[in-house]
Amino acid sequence: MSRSNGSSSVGQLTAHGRWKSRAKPLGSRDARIDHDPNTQTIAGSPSTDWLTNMSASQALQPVPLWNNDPSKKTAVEQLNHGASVKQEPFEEHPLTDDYCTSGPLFKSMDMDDVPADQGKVKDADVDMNDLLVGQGMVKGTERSPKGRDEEAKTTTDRPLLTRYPPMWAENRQEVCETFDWFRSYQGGVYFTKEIVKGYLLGGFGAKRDKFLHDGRLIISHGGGKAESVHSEKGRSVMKEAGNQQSDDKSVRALLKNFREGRPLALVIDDKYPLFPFSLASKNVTYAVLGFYMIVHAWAEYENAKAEGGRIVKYKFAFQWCEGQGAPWWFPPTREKGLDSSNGDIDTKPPEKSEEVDLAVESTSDFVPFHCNACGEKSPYVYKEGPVCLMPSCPMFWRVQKTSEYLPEELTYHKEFLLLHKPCYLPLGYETLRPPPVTERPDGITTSEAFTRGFHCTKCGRMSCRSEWSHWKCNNPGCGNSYRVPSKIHRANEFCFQQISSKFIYDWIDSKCKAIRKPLRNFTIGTTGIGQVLTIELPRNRGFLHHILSNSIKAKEEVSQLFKEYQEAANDGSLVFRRWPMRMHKCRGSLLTNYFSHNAGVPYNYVGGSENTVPWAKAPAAVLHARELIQRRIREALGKEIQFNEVLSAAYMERQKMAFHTDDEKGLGSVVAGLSLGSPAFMHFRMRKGQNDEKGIAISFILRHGDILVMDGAGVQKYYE
DNA sequence: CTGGCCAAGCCACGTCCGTT
DNA sequence: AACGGACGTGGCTTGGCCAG
Repeated sequence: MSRSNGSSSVGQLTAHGRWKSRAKPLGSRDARIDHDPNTQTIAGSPSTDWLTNMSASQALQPVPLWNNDPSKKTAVEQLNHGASVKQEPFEEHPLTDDYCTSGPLFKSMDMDDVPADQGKVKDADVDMNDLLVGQGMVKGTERSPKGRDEEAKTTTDRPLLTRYPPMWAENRQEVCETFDWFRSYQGGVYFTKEIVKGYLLGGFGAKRDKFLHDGRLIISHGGGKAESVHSEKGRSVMKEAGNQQSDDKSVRALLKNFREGRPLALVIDDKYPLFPFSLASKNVTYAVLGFYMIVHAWAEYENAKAEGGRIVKYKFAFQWCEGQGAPWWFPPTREKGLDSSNGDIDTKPPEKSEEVDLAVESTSDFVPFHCNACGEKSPYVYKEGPVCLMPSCPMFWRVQKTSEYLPEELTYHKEFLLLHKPCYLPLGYETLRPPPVTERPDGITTSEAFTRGFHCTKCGRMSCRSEWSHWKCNNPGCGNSYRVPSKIHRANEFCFQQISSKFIYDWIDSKCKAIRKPLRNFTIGTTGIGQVLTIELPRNRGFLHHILSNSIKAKEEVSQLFKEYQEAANDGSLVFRRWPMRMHKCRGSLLTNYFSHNAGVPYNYVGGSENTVPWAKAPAAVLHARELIQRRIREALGKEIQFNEVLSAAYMERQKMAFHTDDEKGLGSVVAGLSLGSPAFMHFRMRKGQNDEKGIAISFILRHGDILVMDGAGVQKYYE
C-alpha cells in the first residue's frame, strides 16, 4: 500500500501496529498513525543543545555565499586582495555576509598565516579544526574511469583540499534536498521547463573535456550519456546515430540556456577527474563550484558502436560568472601571483597544462567560422581545421578543402581556449544558498519548506532533514544544528482541511472484484457507538476493515493520543527520524520520505534494530497507541490480537510512504494502522507478477482516529 | 563465477480531462 | 483555446539475489 498526505501544508504522524510471530521479528512496515498536517508537531529533543553557537535569530539571517553585489567584497575577494585575513575564532564572528566565507571555510587557506598562539584553540575550535581537510596527496588513479584521456591522468595525484567547499555533500540526496539548483537524483543535467539550473560534472568525462584558467573555463560533453539504447514497445532499439543528442531534452535545454544567456550552477562529484584537488579524503562527494555561463555550444561526431559508427554529441564551454568572488578552490596567494612564496607544496595546484600556459585572458570576441554550405556560423574549435559544427549541414565535421572528416586526434585552437569576455550574473542570481526557513506566525513547522535540507553556515555541509525536531549538520566534526520553535496543535485545528476526492470512505476499482460489505455498528466501551466498513478481497485473499472514528467518545481518546505523541516528540522522549533505506538505486545512502520510530520487534526494512526500542523503553504514547488499536479491533471485529510491533511514522507536507508490503518474515497476518491528524490517502494495488489489472485497486481516506486493519496473509501476498 | 534482473524513490514529461 | 491537476510512464542508479 502507499500512503500520502491529503492536505497541503500539514504534517502528519502515523503509528502502525503489527503482529509478528514471537520467534523472529523481521521488519515490517505498515500500520501507522497519521496526524494532522498543520498541527504537526515536532519532536524535539531539548536535551540536545542544537542551538549551541547559533541563536535562532542569527540562524534566520540570509547568508549569501556568493555575493554578487559589487559594492561588497566577498571574503574571498578580500582575501585575494590581502585584506581581512583575520583568524579569530569563527564562533565570535558576527553572522554577516562575509562571515560565511571568511569564517571557517577559508580559515586555513594559508596555514602559514595562522599565528602561533592559535594553536591553543578553545574546545569549540577543535571541532572546526577537524573540519579542515588534512594536507597531503591522494593517489587518484584508482578513481579514474577507464578510457580517460591523457590530461585526466595528469591529475591523478591531486593535493587534498585545505578547507571544505562552501557547499558540499556526502550523498546525492543531500544535494537534491538542500540545493535548489540541482534537484536531479539521477541525471547529470537538472532542468525545469527547458531551463537548465544545474549541471553535474561527474566521472563520465569525454575526450577533450577541459578544466582551464583555474576552473574559470570548463569544457564538458553535453547532457546524455554514452551510447543510448531506448526501449520501444518492449524491444531494445538503437536510436539512429544522426541527431540523437540534439533531440535529447537536456541538450535542448542547455542550448536554450546558451542562447538566452542564462547562468547555471556547476556541481562536481568526486569522480570528476579534472578538478585539481582531491575531494575524497573527507567524504566530500559533491561540491558546488558556482555560477557559470555557457559561452560556447557545438556539436561533434564521436565514434560509436552504433550503426554508422558515428553519433552526434554536444559539447559546452562554461565560464565562471563574475560577481561571486574568485573560485573558492584556489588559495588567494595564487591570485596575487605569490603562489611560490609559501613553499607549501601541498596546497599548490598541480602543474598547468600546456594549453593553460598558452591561454591569456582575452576580452576579444571569438571569431566564428562561416560555413559556405549552410551559411551558419560555428566556433573555430580545433586547430585541425575550421569546420561546420551544425549537424544538419552536409559539411558537418568535414574539412572544407578535402571534405574529409576531422581526424580522431584533435588539438584545440589556441584562441578558443581563452577566457571570453567577463560574464556577469543577471539579476535574480544573487546567491546559490537555499533560502532560510523562517518561523511562521501559526507555529506550523511541517510545511514543505521544513522538509528541505540544511546548509551549514559553519562547514558548508548540506544535510538532509533527518530528524523531526530540528536540522542537524551531518558533518561529524561540526555539530551545528538549527530549530524553529513549534506549537502543539489540536486535531480539530485540521477539521477545516479538505482533501479533494470523489469518495467519502473508500473507492474500489470494479475490475478488482472486491466486495464492500454493509456498514456495521459496534459498541465502544459501554455506551459509545462505532462503525466499521469491511471490504472482502477476492479469491480469499483477506479483508480490509476500515474502523471509523466518527463518534464523540472515540474522537476524544484519539485526540488525547495525538497530543501525547506531539508532546513526546517535543520533549525528546520519542525521536522521529528518517532512516536509510536498504534497497535503493541512488548513489550513497537514501533516506525514506517520512520520519519514523519503531517499538517492539525490529523493523528490518528501514533502520533495522537501530530503529527499534523494546517495549520497556517505548514512549507512553506508543504503548497507548498499541493498546488503543488492540482494544478497538476487539470491539469492532471481535478479534483478540496482541501486536508485537508499533511503527510510528510522522509525515510533513507532501511526504508519503511509497507502495510496499508488510510481508517481512516473522510478521503475522494482521497489520493495522491508526491515523492521527490530517486526512491521508491509503492505496492498494496488486503486486507485480499478479495477472490482475494494473493501477490502484482500492483506496481509503483515513481521517483523524481511523484504524485500517489488513486482515489475512493474502493481503500482503497479493497487494502492496 | 557471471550476467541479468530487480528494487524505492524521485523527477521529467506526456496524456487525459475538467475548469476557466 | 489555454491552463492545470491527476495519473501513468520512463529513466536513473547500484548492490544483492538468483538462474544459468
